[in-house]
Amino acid sequence: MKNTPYQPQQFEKKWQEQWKKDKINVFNPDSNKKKYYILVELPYTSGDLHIGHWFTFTHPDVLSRFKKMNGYNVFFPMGYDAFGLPAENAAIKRKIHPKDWTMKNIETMTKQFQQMGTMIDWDWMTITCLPEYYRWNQWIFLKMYEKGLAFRGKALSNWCERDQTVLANENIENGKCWRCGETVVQKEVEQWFLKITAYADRLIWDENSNSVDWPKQVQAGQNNWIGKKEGINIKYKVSSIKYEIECFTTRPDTNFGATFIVLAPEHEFIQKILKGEIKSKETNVSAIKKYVEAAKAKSELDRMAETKKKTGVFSGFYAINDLNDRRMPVWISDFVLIGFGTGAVVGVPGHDIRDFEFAKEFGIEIIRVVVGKDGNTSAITKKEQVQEKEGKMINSGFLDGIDILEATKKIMNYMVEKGWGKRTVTYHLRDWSISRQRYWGTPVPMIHCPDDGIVPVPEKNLPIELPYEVDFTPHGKPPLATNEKWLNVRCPKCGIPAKRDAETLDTFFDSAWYWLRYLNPHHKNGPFDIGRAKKLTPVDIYFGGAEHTLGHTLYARFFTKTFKNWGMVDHDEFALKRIQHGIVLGPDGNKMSKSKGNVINPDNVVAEYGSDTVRLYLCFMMPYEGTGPWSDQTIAGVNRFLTRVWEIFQNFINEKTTRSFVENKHLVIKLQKTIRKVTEDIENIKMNTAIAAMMEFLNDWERNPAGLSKENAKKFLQVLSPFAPFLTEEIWQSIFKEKKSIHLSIWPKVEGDLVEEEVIIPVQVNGRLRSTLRVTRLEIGKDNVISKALKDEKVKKYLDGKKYKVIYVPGKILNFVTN
RNA sequence: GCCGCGGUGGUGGAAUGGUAUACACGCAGGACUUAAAAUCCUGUGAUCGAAUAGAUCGUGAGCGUUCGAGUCGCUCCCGCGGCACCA
Repeated sequence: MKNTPYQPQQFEKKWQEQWKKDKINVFNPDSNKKKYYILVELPYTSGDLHIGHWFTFTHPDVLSRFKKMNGYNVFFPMGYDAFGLPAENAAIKRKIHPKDWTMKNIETMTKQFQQMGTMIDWDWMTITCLPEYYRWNQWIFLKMYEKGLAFRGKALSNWCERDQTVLANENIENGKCWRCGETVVQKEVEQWFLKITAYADRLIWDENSNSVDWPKQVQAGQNNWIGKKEGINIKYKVSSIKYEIECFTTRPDTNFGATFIVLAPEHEFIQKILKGEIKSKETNVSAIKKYVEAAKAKSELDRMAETKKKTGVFSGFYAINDLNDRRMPVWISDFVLIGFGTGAVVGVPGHDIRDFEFAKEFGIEIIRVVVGKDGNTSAITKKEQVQEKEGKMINSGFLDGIDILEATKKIMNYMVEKGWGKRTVTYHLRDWSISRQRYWGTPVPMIHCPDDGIVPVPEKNLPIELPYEVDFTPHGKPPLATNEKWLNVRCPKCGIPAKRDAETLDTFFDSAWYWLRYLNPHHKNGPFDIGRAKKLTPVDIYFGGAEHTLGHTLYARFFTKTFKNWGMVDHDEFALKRIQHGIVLGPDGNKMSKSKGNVINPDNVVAEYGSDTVRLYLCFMMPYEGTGPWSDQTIAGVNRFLTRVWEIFQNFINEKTTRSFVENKHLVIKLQKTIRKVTEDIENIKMNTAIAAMMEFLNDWERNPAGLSKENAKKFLQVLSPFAPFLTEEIWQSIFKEKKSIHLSIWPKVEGDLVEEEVIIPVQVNGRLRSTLRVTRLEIGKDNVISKALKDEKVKKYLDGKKYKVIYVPGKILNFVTN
């Protein structure tokens, strides 16, 4: 009988429909089986599914099928990140309403996703732009406001003067506004913030903790971003007037070498000078005014361009260093940031590269300090000052031979005791600015009343729906303010005419808690079902992109800790494990882009090879974390593998031939090892090596196609099934006449001791491979192996009557060591 | 500058301190074919060698630990990613 060729197109669609009908992927939240929550970052509704989505989702899907076969109650939901700027952009460009554009995209993308044949249960779909979702954004916001976690404040922001709007960093193109081309400046703007800094300490990862498994890259990156620094605020009296300037430093030990003070242009002291509240003979008010204004007008781009060159102006005042009574000139420079520390820096040009540059630029004295080797506080009196010639700065060279931390601590204690300063902790992390002057987002549920100020919208009035009728084309005022009917309300407190807040929430607010909404997307009594959350979260494994290290995942952790405080969840971290994917590049090695013409369209490759091949290829081409080009040749090779699998199973069609099968012991052990390897590799998301193991097994099997029983052949099919769900299902049901889906079958167990009848033992002399021995399992005893090796000419000639020592790792390796 | 991750054949990539280069691609030779495609078989780190005899070298460079190092330690070099006038 002639074999049927492998034609996936003929059955993939059939199984997709059958699985849907049989509800093989339905999740039951009330099941008593152990839960396993697989989460993939919810995709943005960009409009078309590209190969990157396939890559991102295939690995989790393999895991999902695997976990299900291992008896877990697998929750693998899906949703869309549907608010945001691109929708507004596209809408302006194509003259479609953002909502219509987004909803249409969701429809197409969902259809495409379903073609992938994933185990995603679509009944839990959550869409962030729907009122049933964002009303709970508003609820959370109000609750945060009530607890002081959401507040209105001023911050330096990217500002476009022409459009009168704040711009996000990603809306700036070469320092210009993306809408009108105006140069972006920094401006203090009043906006809404979330007090993420209140959680700074709790957000720091404990590197020694094993309770969660997140990439080091993320943990270190976030810790770095939070940037906790312990130091001291040293007070310096300004001579001739009653004022103290406070400077933050982590290295008070360098203070012997301080020769100047620099203030940020926004510093309070400068304001006092400009207002004429303080003055000295040396103060040039107009020069200071000019400098401060120039600094204010500087764009991000200008500041970056000037990274190396220091600018500044002298304030006309001097401050006193209590340590050595030195009179230090007070300068103003924009390299000092008002947002960090105290906005004032003590200049130690002998030991800090920036201070050095500044001092050189303005002819300020540069002193290098040497501290006594004992590192004791007494070192203070033994200080030795040396003039530093021009040269490379060595940041800690002056403390050679002593423990810097110890010295710093001692000097800090000394200064604190003397009352010259106080211990301080600073963070790099800033509060999260969440106001966006855009249309396509969650309306901020606040009302501005002329009498009562800011008044929260009462909970019973939620949701504040986003009005459909607005002018969202750029006009210089928030789009929501163009709908007067929506904008004008009465104050909930006093009833007089008031206005709604016309801003919307950053879309990262939406994605900061969506995995909880998945648990019950239509829940009406709160953002999520607390009981269910306690049962089904934390997420067991979270797949996503590396670009979310400092944004999304940090916000999500912050929300989790907030919910924990509110008693809504039990855990501190929302995801036990995090895996970050790489990128599939175009065949030319460049990032796929329409303009480069190197885009791989999933629909086309699926039409050519079938879903199984595409899935298998995406798992095999590189590790999940990897980034590399698409290869038409490699996918053809993977297709070859599936064809060979198909062919070998055709042997089982005929009962007459299978009766003559004789199970081969080696093949059975090899199969067991393959099952073990695939099992481990899927657990560790190392799909490429799992597939390699199956390929290896097939290579062996093909040498002896009648060497495996039907039962064992089915086991191979089962371990392949998470990767190639269609082909395996087709064989499972049409050749093996199974009635229930292979995806509902039980994952094969590894049985037996897996010791081969015969092993090959490498023999080394002095660590160099000289020969190999074939030994049966009964002969792997040390003495036996040694005597066998000694009969081997290849080994003998290197031993040559010399004395030797023997290292033998049973069944693994034999090493003779001479000399 | 700081932090993180890497550097292995022609390519993508494998290797609990134990035969480096699994698996795949590519390439070469062969079988089948009138021919091609497809498929199958064989070979494929480098150098020397007639050799499928054997030897030497070989995982960015150099030291070290070890019977044995791609793997562990130290000192560098290079690449990628993140952060950055952060005091």
